[in-house]
Amino acid sequence: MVNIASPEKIARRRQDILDAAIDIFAEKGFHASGIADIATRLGIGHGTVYRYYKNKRDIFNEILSLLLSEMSTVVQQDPPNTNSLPEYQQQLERIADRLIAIFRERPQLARIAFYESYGVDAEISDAVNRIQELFAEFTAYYLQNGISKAFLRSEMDTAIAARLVTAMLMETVKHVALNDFSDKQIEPWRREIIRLMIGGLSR
Amino acid sequence: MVNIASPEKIARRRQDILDAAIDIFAEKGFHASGIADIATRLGIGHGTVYRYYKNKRDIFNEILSLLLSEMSTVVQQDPPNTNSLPEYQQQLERIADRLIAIFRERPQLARIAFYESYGVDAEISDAVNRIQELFAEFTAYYLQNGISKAFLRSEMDTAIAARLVTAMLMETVKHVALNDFSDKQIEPWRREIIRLMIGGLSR
Amino acid sequence: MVNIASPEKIARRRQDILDAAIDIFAEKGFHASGIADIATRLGIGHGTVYRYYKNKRDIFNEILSLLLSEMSTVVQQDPPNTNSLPEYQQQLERIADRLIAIFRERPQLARIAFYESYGVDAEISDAVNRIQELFAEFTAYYLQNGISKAFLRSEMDTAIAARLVTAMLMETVKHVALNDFSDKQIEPWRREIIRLMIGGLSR
Amino acid sequence: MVNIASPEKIARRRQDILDAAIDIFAEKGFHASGIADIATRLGIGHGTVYRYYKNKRDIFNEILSLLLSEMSTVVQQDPPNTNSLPEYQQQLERIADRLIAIFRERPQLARIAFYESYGVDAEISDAVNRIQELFAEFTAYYLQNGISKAFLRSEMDTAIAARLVTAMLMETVKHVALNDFSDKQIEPWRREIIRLMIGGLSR
DNA sequence: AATGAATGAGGATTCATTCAT
DNA sequence: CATGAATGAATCCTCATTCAT
Repeated sequence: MVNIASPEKIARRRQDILDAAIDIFAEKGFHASGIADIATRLGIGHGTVYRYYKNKRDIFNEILSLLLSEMSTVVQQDPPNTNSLPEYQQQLERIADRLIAIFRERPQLARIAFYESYGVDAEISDAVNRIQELFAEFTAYYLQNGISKAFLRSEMDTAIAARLVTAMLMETVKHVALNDFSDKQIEPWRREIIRLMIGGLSR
Repeated sequence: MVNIASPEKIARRRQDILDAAIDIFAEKGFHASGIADIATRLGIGHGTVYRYYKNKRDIFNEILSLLLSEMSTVVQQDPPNTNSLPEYQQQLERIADRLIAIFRERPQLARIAFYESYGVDAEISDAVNRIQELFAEFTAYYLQNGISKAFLRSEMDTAIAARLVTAMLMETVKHVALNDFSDKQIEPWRREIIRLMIGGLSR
Repeated sequence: MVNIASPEKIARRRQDILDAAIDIFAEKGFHASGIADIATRLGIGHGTVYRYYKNKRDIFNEILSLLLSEMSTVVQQDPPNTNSLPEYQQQLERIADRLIAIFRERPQLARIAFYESYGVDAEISDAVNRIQELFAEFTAYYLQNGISKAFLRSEMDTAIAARLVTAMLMETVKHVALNDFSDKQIEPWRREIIRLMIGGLSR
Repeated sequence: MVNIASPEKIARRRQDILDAAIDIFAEKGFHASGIADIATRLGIGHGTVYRYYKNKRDIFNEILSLLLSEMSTVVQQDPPNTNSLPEYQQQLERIADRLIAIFRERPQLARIAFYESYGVDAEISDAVNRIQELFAEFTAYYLQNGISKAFLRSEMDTAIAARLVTAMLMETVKHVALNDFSDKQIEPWRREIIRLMIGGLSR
């Protein structure tokens, strides 16, 4: 009559711990957050945390995986096959909106992604960069598609342009999520980033 | 009746310590860097460091001040009074070049600014943000000037556009500095950011 | 679902640490004693000490509390209601004996009370003084009782006399405890302090 | 043309340092006082202190020597040769007054003697005890004289009684000096200690 | 499985002392 | 002689991790 926890139960516990950890890490940062803080928030013993995660780093890595997967979904849902500038513009808006949605739902993820991940560890910084690079990579595909469909500038260095565009997108997400913007407050950012991406600053 | 170290000597020591600290912090991050690491790199006793800086945070703050002042200089040297798009474009290039120059000279500063500063402390994150905001603020003035001189889009939200532009600029600086790019490697970034800013992605 | 150490066990550990700390502090004084010394004496890790006491000061404070409570008991058990000089004399002997008993049982407490507490901290010096003052206060009550019952001098300044008497008592306790006196060695002190208190030095 | 400081000048410097040290030690205690505090108070370099005293302990030892010598003088000036109880009483008053005078002139010495000396070091505690013992020793002579002249109790254990009397005297000095008593405030203490010593507490 | 008791590596900081100038 | 720059021993305390119950 040994009692083995069902896989579902284990998964639920892991999730609870992850959720608590996201809150705690977002509040205090990786270094200042203790395993005990996470356990206390859940009302469990801190030793228990180690039954579900190898160590503190492991929890953080899982958070980053979550981030990576959520952000991947955003781009992967929207293949680079638009046929005109207006279509591409709509696609851009969709992607921005979905990305914003992720972080608005859990602003703590924004704090972690944009602040608390850095300075932990070279490996973790790399992981965060990889997320951005994934985004940039996809963006490059969109740009290449636009060029091949002739609605984007042909002499563009898509790799570089993709990074720049991604940087703007991330800046937008960061602002909107960290300042807990309402839809109305988001609107001008949404409009401005699209305009800038499409037509630049000039008249 | 001797022995009061000359102000120059004191300043030099402080500078040496700061330089070593920049290297160490860039390599290992704030938390993983010990005062002893800094002292050892200089071949001095770690107690000596405390004669020049109150504590570890104090050293880090000084690095941030340095960063802030260097970056301030970049924008403050170039007042927002260009009269045409080509002129503004040249100004943009100048600013980008000067900014890049700062970080190419000391790529460690880039690591500190873009990675290691975050996650230390709320106060320090704020300081870094303030640097970016300073930049965005100035950028907004450039944009307003361009609008008033009628060579930039009039319906632009300059505050937002400024932040987006700053984000691109920082992304560029980050890449160029952290990957230790040669002039030749920098060129396409330089070209692309200007194009994107001026005319966007579209044809 | 186990592992919450029973309150008894916790209390025992606290007590063990306190006992070891009393030994160590008595031997080397507060400043020269390290938490590591205490832990080592118990054969436990020094981190463990911090599970039971907030810090070194906290341990010391607890020792002082112990001292205060033990010494309080001595006087509080013996209300100031004797009716004649012989009765009072007997009471004095009882009190002296009980006080001596405390410190003979743990001569280290004498070292702490009479030596090692001073010079730690203004707060701690005050705490030690308060113990003596408590004693003097009670002594004043005894004296007032003696005056009202007309077996002690009526023109006495009881507050001052109480302090002087307390000083003699403490001197006795100090000697007896610190020199680890046998009953036989104590006897002349016992006799002399009583005589002096009752009839002074003169014939 | 070597310049050797005159012995007088050296002595004066030593004295200045000693005076400053007395102030500082009395204020903050031995451990909390830094050599730098002493030097700063004198407006000299802290390295200079080491030209006059071997180390911090050495300065403290000198303070204790000073104390010892001042207190020795008090008793040594007044030989144990009184012939009657009233004469002895007057002698007691003289001694108490002289002792009080020392500490009223420099209340810092009282703080050092009664508080800050303990807990520094076993050796220093011993030195302080030796001062008290010197006093007790002399007191024993007074008592023996009184017994031989038949104005004091013959069955007295003079060594013990001397210690008890000394304890009262020190308690008085401590109170009077540390509370910066005026002559008028001292009077009742003076009166009470004499009464207690002569005739005890009883009617 | 869950727990929390125990552990000790790790690091910042202070300050007495030395000694080159 | 005077100085203060340099030094590093010394010690407190935190907290991630392990593991007996």
